[in-house]
Amino acid sequence: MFKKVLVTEDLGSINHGIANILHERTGVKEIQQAQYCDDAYLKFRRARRDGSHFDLLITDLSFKESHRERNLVSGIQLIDAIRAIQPDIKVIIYSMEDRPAKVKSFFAEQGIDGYVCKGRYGLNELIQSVTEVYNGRTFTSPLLASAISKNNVFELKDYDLLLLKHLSDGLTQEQIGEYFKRNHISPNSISSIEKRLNKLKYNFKAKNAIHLVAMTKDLGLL
Amino acid sequence: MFKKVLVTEDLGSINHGIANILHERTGVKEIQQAQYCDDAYLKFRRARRDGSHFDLLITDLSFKESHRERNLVSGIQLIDAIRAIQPDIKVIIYSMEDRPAKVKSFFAEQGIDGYVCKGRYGLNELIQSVTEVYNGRTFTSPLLASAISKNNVFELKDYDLLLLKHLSDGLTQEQIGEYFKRNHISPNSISSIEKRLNKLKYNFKAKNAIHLVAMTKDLGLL
DNA sequence: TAAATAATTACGGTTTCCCGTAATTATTTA
DNA sequence: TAAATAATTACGGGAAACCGTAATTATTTA
Repeated sequence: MFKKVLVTEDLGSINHGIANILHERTGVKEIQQAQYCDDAYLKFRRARRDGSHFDLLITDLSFKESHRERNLVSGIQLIDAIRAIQPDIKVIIYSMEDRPAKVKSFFAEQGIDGYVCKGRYGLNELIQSVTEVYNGRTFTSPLLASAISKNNVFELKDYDLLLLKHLSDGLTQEQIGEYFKRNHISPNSISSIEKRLNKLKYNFKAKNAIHLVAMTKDLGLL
Repeated sequence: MFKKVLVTEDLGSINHGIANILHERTGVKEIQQAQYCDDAYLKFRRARRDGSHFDLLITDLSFKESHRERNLVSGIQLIDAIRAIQPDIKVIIYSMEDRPAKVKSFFAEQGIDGYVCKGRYGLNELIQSVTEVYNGRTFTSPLLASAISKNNVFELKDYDLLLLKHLSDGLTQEQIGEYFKRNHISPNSISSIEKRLNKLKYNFKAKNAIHLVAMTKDLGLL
């Protein structure tokens, strides 16, 4: 089993709960807790310096603002920062976020090993996920996993996301085309942009561009 | 102090935490807990039937799905259902939601008495809020209260919201006008709708309708 | 390499949006 | 009640989006 685990979560009570139950049910020896991403990062650095690195990071995604200055603001930033130094550390996210597209992106972008939805069965699933991940497998909360596998998550390319992003920022199709040209992104003609947009509208069954942006926002893609 | 309080929250640990601390710090005698809105509603009904009604409802907003069939799905539905029967019951929401516009609407629409943001200082604020509400005042988490009072929350009328809603649903301005006519909502000419939209775009500094819808979605108005 | 296929771009017609102005109607004020 | 003001509606011109089709260019396949 994992030797040393770092738990980052801004609600002290939940943090303690996780630590306790992990200790009891999975037999992890050493568990450290942090309530701020910056603290977590410091503990991580310190552990490496002392030659006793962490095996596993369990972190939430969103952290409330506080009076303190913060460098790392979100769980994603924390993961990226830590993985940059120790790429092989296992990572499990434990969060409220339950939009399939988002979660899917965490596996793709951050290469996380497990995703557990906070909720009624959250802690149980978290324990499961720890043993699964320890055994080299990945884990996703069941409800979420089925939603993702249903494949009703239309696959968006980076290009499409960028297009939608600029659209939602109020750029015209012409301006988006200019932007693509400047940044050597192809295709970049107005005609092609229209065509892509049409495909997106068809896939999402959107009536027009406004509808499309609203829907993708609801789905958490933007 | 309140005699009998109902706490609805789907994470058992948080639920217990609230109950404990309320009991210790505010001296509320009887505290009942529920993890589902439907359960909460049943407990509420039963208490009234037995002639020992609740004084105060503390509830979260969002509840994860579960295997069970659910009638009441959100905290708002629970509040509305309970207030329909016992309009004078005090209500405090305890949730992660921290978008000013949303919170403002809870005070306006549901007529809640207190709003406490979950977070690092959440439990402390919750205790405060209980005594404040007991003394006939309202309470809002400080950070949120200042955000609301800064008045950068442009005041949207129901009309504007409906307009934006239909826009984000992909209706054309013409179709929105027809809808307004059918439902005897005035003004309903295309010209007037354009004018309203212009005002909204000006207020939100939006470049076009897409941008406007995207922004209001981000602000949690839609 | 030639042919076939796919991707990208160009273009024209139509609808909807955008924006200013003016006319009409409703409301307020003196 | 008359005048002033505000709200609503009408209208027209230009911009952007929408939609189909065709031409051009790239890529794949035989």
